[in-house]
Amino acid sequence: MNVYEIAKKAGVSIATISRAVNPETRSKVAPETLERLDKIIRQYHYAPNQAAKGLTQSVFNTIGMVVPHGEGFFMNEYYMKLLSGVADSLLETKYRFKLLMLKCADRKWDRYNFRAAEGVDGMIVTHWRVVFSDKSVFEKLGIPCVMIGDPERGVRASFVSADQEKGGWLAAQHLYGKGHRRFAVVTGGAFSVDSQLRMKGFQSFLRSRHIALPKDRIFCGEFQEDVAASAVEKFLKTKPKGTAIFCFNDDMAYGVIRKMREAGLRCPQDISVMGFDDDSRAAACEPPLTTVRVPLYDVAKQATRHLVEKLASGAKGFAGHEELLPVEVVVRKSVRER
Amino acid sequence: MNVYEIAKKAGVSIATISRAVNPETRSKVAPETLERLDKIIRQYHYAPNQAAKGLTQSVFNTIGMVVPHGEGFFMNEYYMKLLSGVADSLLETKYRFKLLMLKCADRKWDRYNFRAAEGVDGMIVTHWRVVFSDKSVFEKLGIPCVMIGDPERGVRASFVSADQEKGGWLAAQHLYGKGHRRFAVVTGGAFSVDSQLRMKGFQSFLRSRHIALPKDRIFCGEFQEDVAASAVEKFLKTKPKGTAIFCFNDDMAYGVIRKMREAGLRCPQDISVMGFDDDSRAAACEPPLTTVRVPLYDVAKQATRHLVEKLASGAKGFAGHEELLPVEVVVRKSVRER
DNA sequence: AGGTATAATGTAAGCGCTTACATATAAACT
DNA sequence: AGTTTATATGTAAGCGCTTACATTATACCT
Repeated sequence: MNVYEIAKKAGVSIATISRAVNPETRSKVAPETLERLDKIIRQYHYAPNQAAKGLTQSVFNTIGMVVPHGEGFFMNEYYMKLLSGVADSLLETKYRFKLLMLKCADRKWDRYNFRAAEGVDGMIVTHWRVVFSDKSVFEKLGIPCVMIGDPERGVRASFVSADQEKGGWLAAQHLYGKGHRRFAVVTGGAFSVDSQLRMKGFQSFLRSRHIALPKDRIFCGEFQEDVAASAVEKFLKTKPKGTAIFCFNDDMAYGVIRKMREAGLRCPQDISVMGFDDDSRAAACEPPLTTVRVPLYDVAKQATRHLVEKLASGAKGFAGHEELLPVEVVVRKSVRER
Repeated sequence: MNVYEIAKKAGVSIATISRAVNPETRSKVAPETLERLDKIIRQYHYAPNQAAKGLTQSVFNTIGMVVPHGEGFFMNEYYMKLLSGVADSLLETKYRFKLLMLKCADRKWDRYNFRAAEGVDGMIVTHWRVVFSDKSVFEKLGIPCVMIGDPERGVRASFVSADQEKGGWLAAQHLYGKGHRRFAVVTGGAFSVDSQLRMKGFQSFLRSRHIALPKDRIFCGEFQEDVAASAVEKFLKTKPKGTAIFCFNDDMAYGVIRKMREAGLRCPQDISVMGFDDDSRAAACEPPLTTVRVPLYDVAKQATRHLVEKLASGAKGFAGHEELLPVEVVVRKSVRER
């Protein structure tokens, strides 16, 4: 069933059908006609062909979510929350949602015509550096894009993220407030912007209290539980021993706590541990983890909301939009008062 | 950059470009020409417009995943695994992947032209009853569909699922093997096909050992932790008291264990509890949960693989394909030997 | 050489829409 | 009544492809 057939059934021209079917042009057709057409359209279950629509208007009512191309990518809480946020944000809009799993190797993505070739009106981008390389790619792509997370230095992008730096600052403040003065940190990957920001915030608070964080108290945990665990050994050799370890994500905190337990130390009685993220294990594990809550779901939701607004406004040019959602310390039992 | 422009740059006709760009027709153009064209195509980053392609061929290189329209839908492990399986299965194919969140209310979906209106070549369907009502909808939809999970009675559908019934049977066998003779079960929703199958398998084993499962030992937990927890009270009043509770999912098992603990009973010393699903908490909780592992990720992966094959074969007609993946008992510590 | 099969490329129609423009009708002026 | 303006609808072109069919060039026959 296409416009021609429906138009014939209704005894009007295809133009009138088209007008009746599109919210923006409905006002151009007479109310009585509209009523009659609606009935017929419903009766025959007519729905316009999206391909034809895309061809004439270059609108697809679809947004793309760009993720790196890799096995098992969604099998984690991070993506579960992002996906959930994007999906929920789109619920009451006209937009569908397409996953674009892009091979890092194909750096052609930087000059790829996403709109025409993928049929998307806009994009949510989750991993800038893995997929793109041109720092002003978003200005050139000719399609509205919003990044989730902080772009790296020099990248011109609209983004929504959580306030990672503030999170680091708050973690330090919390530990300090509980009487801790000698810290160690377990960081994420060396190139992770998140990791850098968390560190920056943490250090910033310490400096304001004239506390130093010696190099030998900084361990790189690569955001991985096992790698973080292996740092515990070195930590235990430092003198004077620190009283609190701040891990840049919860996974690493679990690893550290486990390793400490194996070494006969209890958390928080012997050493306090703080995490970052507030993942689903945090409340359930032993001891329940004091951590910094990162509102990933809300970040994704907000990024998508913003993208949809951008799309609705029909804004052509690139406009950098930057938004940081607040984070907060969730106090549980892994940090002891001293 | 479209065919005309590229054709002009290359000094050939648009037909030749089209042939060069499509794997199936590449053999129709001379090797030397091909080489030259490939270079030019790459140079100008030409990628065919998907909408135009869709309009002429009705192929979109996209499959849809049908899920009910609702907030927070993906915020759970079940969907995380399904999504992950579908996405991974599509990695090395030409297909993209679109989420179709369909409002249950709009029963028009039964006669909706998904191909034209949504631009998908095939669909993975996750919740039959919530979205469709016509039991032979998949024969009529005119687009290949594969369901994930067991369709309800009478629904003509291709599907891939886990062997729920066998799972119920295995659970009974395991408990029996550990010396248990008096059971209670906490079921899922009354209309859940999964719940029914698990029950069927469980009962089937019991019958083979001439063990009865009295009505007052069957509690409906609606697959919800809290509802299941509230059944514990009633359970404790039954005489002679059962020695093992089989919960039809892990969430309910956690609820039951928690409630028992509140009543001063320990698991497994006082009562054994078995779950179903093997979700991510199962290994980590206290006590680690003995449960039936349901390979959701593999189910999704297999369903998608099958859909892609169907698409590749170009099979027009509806062909019912039924596949059950094996489940297994994961032995941990919530079931005690007696 | 003349005829025929084969290969490479080109021409043009058409997929189902949207929309600028043309037309027709009615209402509101002078 | 004649002219203008507003409203409703129709006509036809064009979006960027694919592909049936036409054309041309080349090779292979007898």
